[in-house]
Amino acid sequence: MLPITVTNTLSRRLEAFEPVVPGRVGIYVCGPTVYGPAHLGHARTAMAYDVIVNFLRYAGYRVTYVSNITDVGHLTDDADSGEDKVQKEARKRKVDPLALATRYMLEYFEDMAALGVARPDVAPRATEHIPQMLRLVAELLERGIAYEVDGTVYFEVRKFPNYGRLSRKLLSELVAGARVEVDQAKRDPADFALWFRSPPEHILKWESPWGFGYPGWHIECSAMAMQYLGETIDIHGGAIELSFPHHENEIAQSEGATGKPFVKYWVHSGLVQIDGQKMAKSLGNFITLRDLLARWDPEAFRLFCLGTAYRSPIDFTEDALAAATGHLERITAAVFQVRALAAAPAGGEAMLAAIESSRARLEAAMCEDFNTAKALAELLAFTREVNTLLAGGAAVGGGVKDAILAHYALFGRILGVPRRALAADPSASAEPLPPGVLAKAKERDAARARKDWAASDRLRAEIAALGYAIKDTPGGSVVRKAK
RNA sequence: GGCGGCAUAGCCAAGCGGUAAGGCAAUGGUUUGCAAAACCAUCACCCCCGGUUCAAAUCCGGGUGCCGCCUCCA
Repeated sequence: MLPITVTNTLSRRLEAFEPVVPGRVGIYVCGPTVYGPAHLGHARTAMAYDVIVNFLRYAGYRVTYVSNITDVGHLTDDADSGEDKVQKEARKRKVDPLALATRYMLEYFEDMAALGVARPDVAPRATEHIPQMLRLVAELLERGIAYEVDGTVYFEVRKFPNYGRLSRKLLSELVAGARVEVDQAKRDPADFALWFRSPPEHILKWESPWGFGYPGWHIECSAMAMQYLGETIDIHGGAIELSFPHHENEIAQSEGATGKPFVKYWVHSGLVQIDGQKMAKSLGNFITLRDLLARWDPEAFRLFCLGTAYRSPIDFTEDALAAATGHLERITAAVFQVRALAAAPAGGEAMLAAIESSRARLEAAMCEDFNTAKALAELLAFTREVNTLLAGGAAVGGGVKDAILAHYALFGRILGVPRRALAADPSASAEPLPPGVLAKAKERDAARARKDWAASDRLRAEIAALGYAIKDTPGGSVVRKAK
């Protein structure tokens, strides 16, 4: 297989992928803050890294995939005041903050499962790693690059020469553009809190050497990433909006404490837009995954995501989802037809070579910075070849049939599509038809058998009026819900 | 104001120095009782200006436009 390349945000270039320890990959991806339902953005990000991890595993790497659950709400307003989001939501609903976080965490996992996204190997919760965070803060204090003021501990940005390297920001310019009020306790306006002193009314708080408090937003990822993946991790992912300040601060804290490079490859995924507009909780225009799944097939949504490079913004529109649904139907139909094929002793052996070259193209596409759009094109091209074979009507050997299905399964294993078409029993997967529709369909079959085209067309119109579409295939008529 | 990214056919979109993947839509055809599905064919010189190069959508500089970040957010 070709070498894998990846766009590293640190260099903004395509780089050859070589993990720190040959054959092994540690990847950490920033997960959700669980104070509300999961939305399209969470899905896009999770899917992007799901596919990346799938492919790295296919390529033979032993991958440890860690993605956190943030159950400390941090702050809602500016850098140093405001209210914990989890606590705020919990108070509104009159429930315990951690219970609320647990509920949304489980819901998040359910939604991801529905989308076919595998659970990370480790999904650590911030509140279960407070001791690790405290150790990291203490280390930074010892090294003199953090300071404590009245129970709050700040990272001293000027003591970290590389600060701003990831997001290419200059310290001098950060201050000028700042839109938040500067906390007078800070030595430099760009300093950020590692640990907050807790006000009395704060529910989520822990004992620390500096009194009761709670962690700053960024420290959890540093602590948990290093706990599970070591001081230098291969890939750190997350949505691009997190590059500053979150990831910048993660680098500062981690490298400040260890003196070693924190991350080899920074990988950022693009944001989801709705009809060309930014989707954000603060704008209230976000679509939850429950909303999405009520209207669209999860595999269709996956195909929609695969059509755009993971690092580009993706625009969620009706048209795009409809097109993806069409792709899914085309692929599913081909898979079902192959599965229904009566295997002959021999035939169609030319497909074996076609499958080999298709696999090579799939691998090549994924090696190019996980180019799923190219991989998707290959999935569709392969489906075209399969359809051509099917349309020819020639005999297909059992070995060829199995090889085709195995190749589809490979796409499923890496891209996540197709999966359901391969797993489900084709006959059982059809939705049950209302008796009236079924009766008319049978009546129509009879009419067609005696070449009574007038009756046949009349019955088709009646079936259409009931909301179902009927089409005739060599194997008989097929009825299904109209779009 | 600062930083970063993007600008490819009617629409979505790949492309990472050698003369434009794929999909949707459209048009013509094969097949079909008709329709659907499927298959075949047709359909772009890449925002503008300048530069580097034998060669640029791809690199550099300058414009214009859009998006994101600089504040919690995947």
